[in-house]
Amino acid sequence: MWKEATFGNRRVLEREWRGCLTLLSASPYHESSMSNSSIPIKKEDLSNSGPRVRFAPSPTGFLHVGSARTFIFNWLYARRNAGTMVLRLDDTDVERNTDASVQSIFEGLKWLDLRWDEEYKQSERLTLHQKTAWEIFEKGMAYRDFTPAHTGEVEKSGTQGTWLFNPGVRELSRDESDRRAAAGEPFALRFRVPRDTGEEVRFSDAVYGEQRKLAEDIEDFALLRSDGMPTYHLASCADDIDLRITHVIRGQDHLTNTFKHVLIFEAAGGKTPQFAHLPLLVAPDGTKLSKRRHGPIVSVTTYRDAGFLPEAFINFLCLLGWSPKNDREQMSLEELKELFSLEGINRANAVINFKEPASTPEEMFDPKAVWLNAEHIRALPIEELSARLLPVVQQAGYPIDAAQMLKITPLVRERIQLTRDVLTVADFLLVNQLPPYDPAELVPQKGDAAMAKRVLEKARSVLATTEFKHDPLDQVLRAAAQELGIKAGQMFQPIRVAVCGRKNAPPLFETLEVLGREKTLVRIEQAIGKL
RNA sequence: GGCGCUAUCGUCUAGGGGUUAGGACGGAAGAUUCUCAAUCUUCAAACCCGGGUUCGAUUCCCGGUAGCGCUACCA
Repeated sequence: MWKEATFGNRRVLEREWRGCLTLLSASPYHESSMSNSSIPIKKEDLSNSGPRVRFAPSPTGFLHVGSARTFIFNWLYARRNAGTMVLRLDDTDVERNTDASVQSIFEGLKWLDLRWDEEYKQSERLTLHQKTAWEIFEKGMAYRDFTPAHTGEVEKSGTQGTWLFNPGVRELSRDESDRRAAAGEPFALRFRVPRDTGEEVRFSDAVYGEQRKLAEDIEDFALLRSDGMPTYHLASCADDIDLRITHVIRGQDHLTNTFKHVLIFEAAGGKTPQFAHLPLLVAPDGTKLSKRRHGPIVSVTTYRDAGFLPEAFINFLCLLGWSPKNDREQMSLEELKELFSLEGINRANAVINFKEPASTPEEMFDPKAVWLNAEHIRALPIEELSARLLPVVQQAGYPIDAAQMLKITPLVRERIQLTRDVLTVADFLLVNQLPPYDPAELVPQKGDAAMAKRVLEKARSVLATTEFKHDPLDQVLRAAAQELGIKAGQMFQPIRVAVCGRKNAPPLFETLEVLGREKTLVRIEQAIGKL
């Protein structure tokens, strides 16, 4: 049933009898570093009788946060219901699709680390689409439109604005239509939408409920372009039928398109899937997210690079337009998988509350996303968090090993919101030489430079012999404060600044323990020199 | 313009014919350990407008308004 074929430089498998079910071999699913690198090429699993859902991005840019959410909801639905997740690249728009975009989408999905079960590329299934279109034509439910392609935008600038069909062209006789086609005259194939019959197109949406629309309000949309390429509507439906998609979960911007799709499903004799439309993600100004207007904040990789944990990002996206209805906010992937249901999906658009003119990188994100990320960071076991922080620190150029990272991690865990924050919170533990700081910082509350100097000199002498562990350090330094006749805080602050280069830092004893005697004494010495 | 969808604190949301309209983020104030963070407590903050149905509507219905979407040989 399966044979190898070659499309471009990609090795693919195709179904012999139709040549339309094409599976790719190059995707993050396979590249995944997870386990064995030679995962067999995926095939349609006919033994799984659960729901089949698909994520169908069109590769015209990077992976958008809205698309990511759609992917996540589909994935959650499939996993929740023991179904199958299909990834389909809807790349029928040759003009706008780029390979870089395909890579970029894979890059985003790879970070999310949610796997799909089957993968298809629409441009390799053109024969199926065309076959479907011509079947509809043969049934008399589509017609050739020989009108030259027009620039649609101009057309609708007129005040009546309503284009439904070009009068006359629908009524062209089959004979004449065939003759002109045979003569090589270019044409688009259009769906013959029922007119003047009072017919209603209806479907039931899992989120928006019963939907109905007068057929005569639907325009005669194109199925095939004059170059023979299928349009999105046709390709999407033909593929959904062929791939036996049972649930179409997608953005609400397709809600009105669905009436056309129902028409195609019925004309093609396919089973109409269950639809569930998702409320759109919009910018704080209420407009649709766009890269041009809103910048990198709409790209998934921006979140990755800023230090979001994928599970926190997923958690955040899930909360936009969906609710478990039990006041839960922070949820693990497992919990999401258990709690997710289409009933919990909201109907109103959700604002993703980022700062329009991105001030500091940290402030540009939706505060809730940042908070959730911090929650997920704190929920991680130390070893796990340490393992995630290590590459961040290493990529920043610090020659640190896993053992050192594990010691530093407890000090930063409650002080970072994004993983990248480790670089600013633990900076003094990563460098040999502290960056310059203001000596005035060394002066304790209600004290003066002389007191700072006495504190540091005292510290220098006691720390030379004390064991560098939390409890002994605690004891010795408190005793020292008493000897000097000052408060513990007045004792700790100059040391903290001497060692960390700033006033706000992790607790002192733990810090000294991690830093070690040698560096501590050097830094105290340097601080004394500044006074 | 036509068609469709939506409307609860600043934001994400719960709720639903009678509630002090709940939670979370963010904001403010306070408690707390050596600073910071974390944690805890408290406070401010919402049912778009107008009709109708009803003993009673934020909730149900209609209208308005606003926002969004579709209206391409884009997806």
